[in-house]
Amino acid sequence: MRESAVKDRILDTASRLFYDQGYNLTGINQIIEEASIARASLYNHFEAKSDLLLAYLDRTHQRWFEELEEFLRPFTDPREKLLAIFDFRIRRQQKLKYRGCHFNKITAEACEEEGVAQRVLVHKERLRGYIHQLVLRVKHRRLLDDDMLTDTIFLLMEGGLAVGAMYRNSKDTKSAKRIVENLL
Amino acid sequence: MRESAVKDRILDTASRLFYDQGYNLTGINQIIEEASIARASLYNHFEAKSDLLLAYLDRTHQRWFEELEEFLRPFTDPREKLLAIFDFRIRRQQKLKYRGCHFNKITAEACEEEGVAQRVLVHKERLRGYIHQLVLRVKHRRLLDDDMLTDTIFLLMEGGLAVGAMYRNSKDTKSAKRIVENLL
DNA sequence: GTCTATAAAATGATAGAC
DNA sequence: GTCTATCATTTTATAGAC
Repeated sequence: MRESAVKDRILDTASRLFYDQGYNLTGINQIIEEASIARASLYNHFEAKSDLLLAYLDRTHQRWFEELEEFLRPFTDPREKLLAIFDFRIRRQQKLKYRGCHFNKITAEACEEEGVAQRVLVHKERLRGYIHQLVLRVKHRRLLDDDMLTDTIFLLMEGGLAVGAMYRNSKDTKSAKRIVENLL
Repeated sequence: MRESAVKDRILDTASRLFYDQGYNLTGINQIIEEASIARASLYNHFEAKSDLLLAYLDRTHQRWFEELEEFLRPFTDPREKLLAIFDFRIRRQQKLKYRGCHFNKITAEACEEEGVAQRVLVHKERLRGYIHQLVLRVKHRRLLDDDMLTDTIFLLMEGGLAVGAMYRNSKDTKSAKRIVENLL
């Protein structure tokens, strides 16, 4: 029972353009042209451009954690898992040509859009919570307590990603990983 | 010898709008209206909208370090200075309504624009260098070497700012400061 | 240097045929 | 559900009067 190949093509194309060249720089015209669908077909599947944005964020959020958990599956030790999150993000940085975190980008571009800020929050809090669970299980040097160590890992990661988008490289995410290795 | 009150008004208004609502969402029309100047006056002082963007970045960069150095002047101890940079940025977060780092925002919005990426790089490398000089002078616990400690402080700061824009608060920048206090 | 008027293109969205 | 044709706005930028 195929939902609609057209709808998929619209969301795929829009997602790619929203991330690569920005939400506000991407026009409806470009989406329908590159997706090879008719103007009204877009509006049949999505009420407005802003609904496309929310669908893009929802799908990105879902896939992000699916891919993370897939990537971490081979590891059992919490220390290894924590460090592997950095590898996951470094690999993603390369794959995405160092354009940075989807949720950081959209916050900078369209945080006033209805529903955006809440979705960004949910995404980042889930990552922080994920790190927190691993920190609780890891035997670390206790240079910092569990809560502070959680924030340290989370913030080094987010900082590395943001700076990586400015420098267009993974240098700082790699540096962040080495720092965490020393603190654990 | 007043350069031009009009030119100042244009750049003031454009800068405010570029940061508050975004570069791509700010039209020439809105700038000329809010600055109360004529359309052609803008193009008399700036060749194009993109030149306004570069002027905005240059002025923001210059003022940023002037204000930082002014803020740090009362402190002499390198440890105090390092921690005060966090206070400087926390105060700025509040003043700017948690909209995040100017240079992170513009990277997300318009990093392809001629001259933007280079200006962002210069700004961030200068901050990193500033932190590095202080780290070299501070007597710290040597949990990390000087280079890693520099990156730690820099990345915790950048992470705190980026996350602060998503959460619309200073919680993580304050957390970053406490972490650095523990690591120094 | 500042102004008004206007151009040419792109924007998001809708109507109505098939 | 998909299509083409079209709408009203808004976009960046220029011409030419004063």
